[in-house]
Amino acid sequence: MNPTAAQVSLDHESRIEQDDHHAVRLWLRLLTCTNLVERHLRNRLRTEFDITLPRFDFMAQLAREPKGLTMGDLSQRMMVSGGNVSGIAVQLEGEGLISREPVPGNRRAFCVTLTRAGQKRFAEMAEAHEAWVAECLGNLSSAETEQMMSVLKHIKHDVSRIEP
Amino acid sequence: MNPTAAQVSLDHESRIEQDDHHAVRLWLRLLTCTNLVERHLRNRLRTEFDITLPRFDFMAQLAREPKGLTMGDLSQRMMVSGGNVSGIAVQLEGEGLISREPVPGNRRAFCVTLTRAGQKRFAEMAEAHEAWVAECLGNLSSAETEQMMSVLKHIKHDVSRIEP
DNA sequence: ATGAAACATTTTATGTTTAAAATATTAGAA
DNA sequence: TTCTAATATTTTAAACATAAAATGTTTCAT
Repeated sequence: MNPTAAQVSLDHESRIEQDDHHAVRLWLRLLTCTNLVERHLRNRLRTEFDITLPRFDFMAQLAREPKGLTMGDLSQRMMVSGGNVSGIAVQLEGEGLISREPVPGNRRAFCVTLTRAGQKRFAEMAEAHEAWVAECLGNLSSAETEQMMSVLKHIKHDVSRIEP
Repeated sequence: MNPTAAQVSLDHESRIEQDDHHAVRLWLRLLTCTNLVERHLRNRLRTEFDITLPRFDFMAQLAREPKGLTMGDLSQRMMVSGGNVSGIAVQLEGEGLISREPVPGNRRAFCVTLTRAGQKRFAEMAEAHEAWVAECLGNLSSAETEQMMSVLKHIKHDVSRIEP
């Protein structure tokens, strides 16, 4: 058996298995990498601002929408459960960083906004956060960055086609 | 002011800000994408095998090391705290999927292995898991896969250089 | 030997996250 | 109108995660 024959002899079945293995290896690396960065940011936020990542994320969503968001909007954008944002909102409201006001035409919904104190606080954190992210992902060449952006878009598209 | 001048007029400061923004955009996309895949796998494992992702991960580590691992090994490989693996181990042991036996030369450590039932159970799950991952990440071209692997390695390297 | 330091694990306290149930509101069909 | 389904949120119970303290073991310099 010559090596060339061995190469060609990969039938459809084994080629699929190979591809599956590659997909799993990529997934594990992707997961590890994301967790690594996430943990780093989480630690920094905790030690330097005494805030958790979910709370920061909550405020970040509001900072992007000065008109405010409902609890459901927040749940969807943060990609976490409703009960989760509910708990976070109670805490942030207690600290005076956000306010929840009833929506005129809809007695079910709340309109959540950053308070003035919340805006100020978030602005400080966001600047630091951006620098930390750049420490982690800013050393890539622009080609690498574009490749990542492109492939991730591809993956996102594939995954959202699956969900039932 | 002509457009070319505007292009060139990016000073060092604003170029850095630009890069930082790019890094943040990449990070958010990376996080979203990973969460999307992770959530999908988590749901599938729950609905089809009634197992959580951490428990699956625990068993996967053991499946790769038939000779067994200590609790500390598992903690390190799963990148979670010791108390965490301790809790999961109690549950899996209760379900008869793993066994913990004392190490002959070291009375501090336990050697954790999959039981026969655990091996069988994991083999079924692993096959399905691999197919699910391939659904999410298997449609990339081999060039895309290699690009991702390469850039992620770069990121991992950069991040591990930071941690104090 | 003895004591200090490092090691391996578990326990405890606290907090996060999710799914699912509960509560309440709104919109629309019969 | 009244019933039903959809919507928006909160509550609850269980699993997961961490840090820090506690327990027991090993190593090694003195």
